[in-house]
This record gives sequence, structure tokens and C-alpha cells, in this order.
Amino acid sequence: MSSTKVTDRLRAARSELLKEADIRVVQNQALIDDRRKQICDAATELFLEKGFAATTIRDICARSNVNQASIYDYIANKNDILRRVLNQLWFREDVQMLPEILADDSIPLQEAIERFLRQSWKVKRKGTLLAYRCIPHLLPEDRKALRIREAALMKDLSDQLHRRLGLTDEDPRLDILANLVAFLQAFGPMRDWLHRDLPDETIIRTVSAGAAAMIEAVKGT
Amino acid sequence: MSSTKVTDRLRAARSELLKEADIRVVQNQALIDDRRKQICDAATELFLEKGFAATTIRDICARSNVNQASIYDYIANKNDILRRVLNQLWFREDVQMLPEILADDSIPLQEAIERFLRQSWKVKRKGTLLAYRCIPHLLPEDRKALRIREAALMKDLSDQLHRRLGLTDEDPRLDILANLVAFLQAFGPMRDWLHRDLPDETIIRTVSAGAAAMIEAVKGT
DNA sequence: GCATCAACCGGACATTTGTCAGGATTGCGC
DNA sequence: GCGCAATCCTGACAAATGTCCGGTTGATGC
Repeated sequence: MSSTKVTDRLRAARSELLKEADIRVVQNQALIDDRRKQICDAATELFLEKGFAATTIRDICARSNVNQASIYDYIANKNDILRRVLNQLWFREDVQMLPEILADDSIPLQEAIERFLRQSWKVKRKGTLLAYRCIPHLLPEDRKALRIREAALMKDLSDQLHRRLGLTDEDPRLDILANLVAFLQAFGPMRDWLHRDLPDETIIRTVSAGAAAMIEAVKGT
Repeated sequence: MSSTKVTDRLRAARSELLKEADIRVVQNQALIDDRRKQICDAATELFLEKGFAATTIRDICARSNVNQASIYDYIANKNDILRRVLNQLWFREDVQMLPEILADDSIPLQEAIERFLRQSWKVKRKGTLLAYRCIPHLLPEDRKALRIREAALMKDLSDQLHRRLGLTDEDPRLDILANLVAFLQAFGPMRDWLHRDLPDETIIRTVSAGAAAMIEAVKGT
């Protein structure tokens, strides 16, 4: 299981976006991009405030200043908006995934996790929240795409952990650890209603140290 | 900060249920209890399957075999159903809270967490899932009740950890750890779509060991 | 100044939703 | 068998929602 292979699988999984409808009413591509950004920005705010199901097209139109009829010249339907928002916020190209960081052995485990969480919380907070909250509203095919992506990520992550710990044989606990670390990515976003008074940096460092200890603990059987 | 005081605060927080409306149409209390159970059971399933907002009163009536008009003789409205369901599943009296278990020093840290997670996952799985998913749909006052309860729990938990670790002065990281452990309660329920092939016991033990290591790691600065 | 066409929008549609009034039904005491 | 109170349910209402038809506006090229 060479390192390039890992990267390939990751890259493949990464391109596994949710399928966005294409609409051929408006032709000016720059305009389309503009309006879609307006729409998705408004939708993101609203989905986070009120949830997907409780947000109406009218809400989105009002906040984005797009006409209720015109909005269908830019998006196919409400679910299409959710897909676009998730593609933007959850499948971000500009955030390194943890296995990528871990592949560089010059970075200690704890520091790697720290870097991962810091990036993720800074730039993907909303996306994480949205993903965890909106999974039930996705269509089965979209949920499948998500699962494929996540499974590939987990596989690479557990491979990297395996390598880092210098284990020789399989250990099912690695899968659990991989899932745990991924889950911790949601800790900050999901529980910020409870510890809004603590500085993010303190949280990031404590969680990273904890995660590293958790992983190291596997070495001692 | 005596141990009895801790228990008092916990008991107080525990009684902080969400307020259920009382309706004075039907008088037979046994009947009321029966019907409410039917309704809440059906609602629980549906909320988990389709989410709160996407579930209609008609859905609940159909699955619970309660008439669409009669249902309002037993519950006040849709939100009232959610409150009752959460009171049943999330505020359970029959699951020990972690601070209670930790108060008994004869139980090692890891084993205490293990016991907590095992109980919680066996009996509160649905409740946990529901709570995390439905918080956005609660009315502000209900969310406040939840937050009060959770804050009290976190305070006690971090006190117990403080005591267990034998620390002498305050450490803000204890709050974070307390929140982390509480968050891990949701790990099994929330990510079971990804590791359905691993046996629960393996997961519980790995997570508990990890959590214990995470906590111990604080001692070594 | 006019024709053309891309972009915009007023208003409406069919449906679904939460809710409940008021009549129908049931079971019980006598 | 009758009367009565407790429970059930038919059917409806107003409001809200996703969607989009068909007309209007405005800029551009001539």
C-alpha cells in the first residue's frame, strides 16, 4: 500500500461531489455564478438558523434578493441548493485532509491533528455543522456519495495511523480511531453553544493532545 | 465542594424536564398514558427516519393508529410531541450519569467511562441521536432548559475529573475534557452508519480506553 | 427609433400542512 | 332498553409551500 496509491484514492474520493443540476435558461455564466453565490450564501445562513426543512424558498429569495420565479433559472429545486451548499462547504478543496498531513512524517502526530482541526474549524465550521444536520434530508443517491467519500477517507486515515504507530498486523481498533478523529472534527462546531467562553486555540490544543494520547494508547495494547 | 452537593445539583438538573402541556379533554388517565405512548413511539421512529420537520401529524397518526382529530386530545401540538419524546429518551432516569459513576472511587476511570457508554448506547441511542438532530427545532425556552441541564452536568463532570486527577488548582482544560466525554456519548449513535460491521463491545472498549488516555494526558501538562 | 432577445418578475397553480368544530359512536349505570 | 357522558372521527379551513407560466422590462445592435 504505497503512499502514492493512498493519495490517488483520496483524490478520487475528493472528486466525488454531489451532482448539481445544470439549467439552460440564463446564458451569461458570470451572472449565473453571481446569483448562485447569492443564493447559496443566503441558504447557508438560513439552513443553519432554521434547519433545511423549515427554510422556505421564499426565505431564501428574500434574503438573497433573488426573485421567487427567477431563482428557478439558477437552481433546479430546493434539494439542489442543499447539494451546492454542501459541495461548497463540506467538500472544500482548500482544506488539507488529515491523511495528507499525516503522510509527512516530519510532523508529529499531535501537531498534525492540531493543524487539521485548526484549518477545519476555521474554514469548515459551518460545513461540518450543515453536513451533520442535513444528512437526513439528502436524497439516497447523495447520501451514498457522501458515504463513499467518507469511507475512502477513513480507510486512508486508518492506514496512516497504522503506519505511524509502527504496527505490523491489522488492528480493528484503527478503524475506530480513524472514525473518532473524524468525529472530533465536529466537536467544536457542534458543541460551541456550550463553551463559547473558552478560546478556540485552547480547545484545539486540548482536543489534539487528547486525540494523540488516545491514538498512542493503542500501542500499549 | 462536597460530594453530596454535587449529587444535589445533579438531581436538580435532572428534574429540569421540558414542560409538557396538560390537556383536559379525555379524563381516563390510563387511556391517556396508553395513547401518548402510542403517539410518542410512532413519532420517535418517524423523527429518526425523516427528521422532525419532514414528519407530519398525519404520518404520526397513521403509524400510531390515532385519529387525526383525536390526537389533539392527547397532545397539544407537534412541538409538544417532540418535548415528550425527548423527555422520555434523553432525560432518562434509568441511566446513570457519568459523574455519579465517577463518584465511586473503587471504579477505575476507564471502567467508569466504559460502563457509562455501554448503558448509554444500549438504552439512549435513539435519544442521543434525536437530541442532536432536533435541538434546532426546539423552542428557545426548551433549548434553554436543555442548556441548563447540560451545563450542570458538565460542571459536575469536570469537578469529578479534577478530583480523580488529584489536581490542586483550576485547569480550564477540564471543562473541555468534560465536554469531550459527553460528546463521545454521541459517537456510537451518530456514526453507526459508517461502522456497522464492528461489534459494539469493541467500539465501547476502544473509545473508553481512548477517553481515559485523553484524560490522563492532562496530568502530564 | 426600432427590433430582438436575454433577464426579470407578478401572480397564480396544486398540494400539503397544522389544527379543530361539531356530529357520530360507544359503553356504562340503572 | 334507555339516557348520558366520555371518546372518537368525518370533514373541513386557512395558511403555507414548491414550482413555474406568461407577460414585462431593459439593453444592445443597427
